[in-house]
Amino acid sequence: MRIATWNVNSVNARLETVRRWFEQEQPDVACLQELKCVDEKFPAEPFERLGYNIAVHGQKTYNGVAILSKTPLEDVRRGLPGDDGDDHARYLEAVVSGPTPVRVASIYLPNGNPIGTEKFAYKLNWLKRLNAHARQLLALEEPLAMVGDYNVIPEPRDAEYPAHWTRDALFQTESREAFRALKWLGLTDAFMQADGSPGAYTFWDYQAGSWQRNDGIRIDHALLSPQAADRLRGVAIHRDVRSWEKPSDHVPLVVELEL
DNA sequence: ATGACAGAGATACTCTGA
Repeated sequence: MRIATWNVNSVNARLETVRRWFEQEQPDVACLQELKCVDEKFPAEPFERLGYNIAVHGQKTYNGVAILSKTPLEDVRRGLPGDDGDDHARYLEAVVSGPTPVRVASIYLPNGNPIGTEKFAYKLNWLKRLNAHARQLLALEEPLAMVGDYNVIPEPRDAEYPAHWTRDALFQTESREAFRALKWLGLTDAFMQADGSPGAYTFWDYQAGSWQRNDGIRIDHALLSPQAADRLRGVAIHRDVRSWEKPSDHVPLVVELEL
């Protein structure tokens, strides 16, 4: 089973690019982030035509996450527990049905810039809530894939130019510590486990020729429970998609589980 | 030190992203 995660930066502005990738790759499951539309505006039809069941947690203009699956989705949860006042659509969870069901979460973690503001505090609080929820899910002892745009550069090796990010929320000590804390719960970073080669990035800014200079960072991650990590067979970052016409600034990350 | 891109939705002297 192949599970993909991709921050598409507006699913409607990106529709042709995303549809083309789905047609080529036909992932069993795909988690999308930054839909930038409400549920009713999600372009379901082209994906249903490719055989997908769809769960959407959308929002006007900002955020928005989805899970698409070739098999039916069950036990859908919208929003991260722990703050009823949080109205950002950044978390969606569902169980992908099949002989071995897999719980999948589509995550769009707050950016948190600029540091020292409310936004950075929101990011750290969100990470704390994600940690608490991950702890609950791990207690279920089932195959679990928490995938998405974590907006965290875990280590200097995950940036071509680490010095560019020293004052950025994505690379702050607190952000990196919180990401490590998730892993210490018992989650495996699928890319590091199955590949780990340096220079593997998932994001290049639109600005300042970042793509041309390969000024990339690895901020999209797939964290697996032990029961999913046992079945990890491989991982791929679809780097070439960044050179397509009208690209997202993120590229797809695909995890293969033997199920 | 600043801007550079891109998208949404506004019609802005904006907000957000990373």
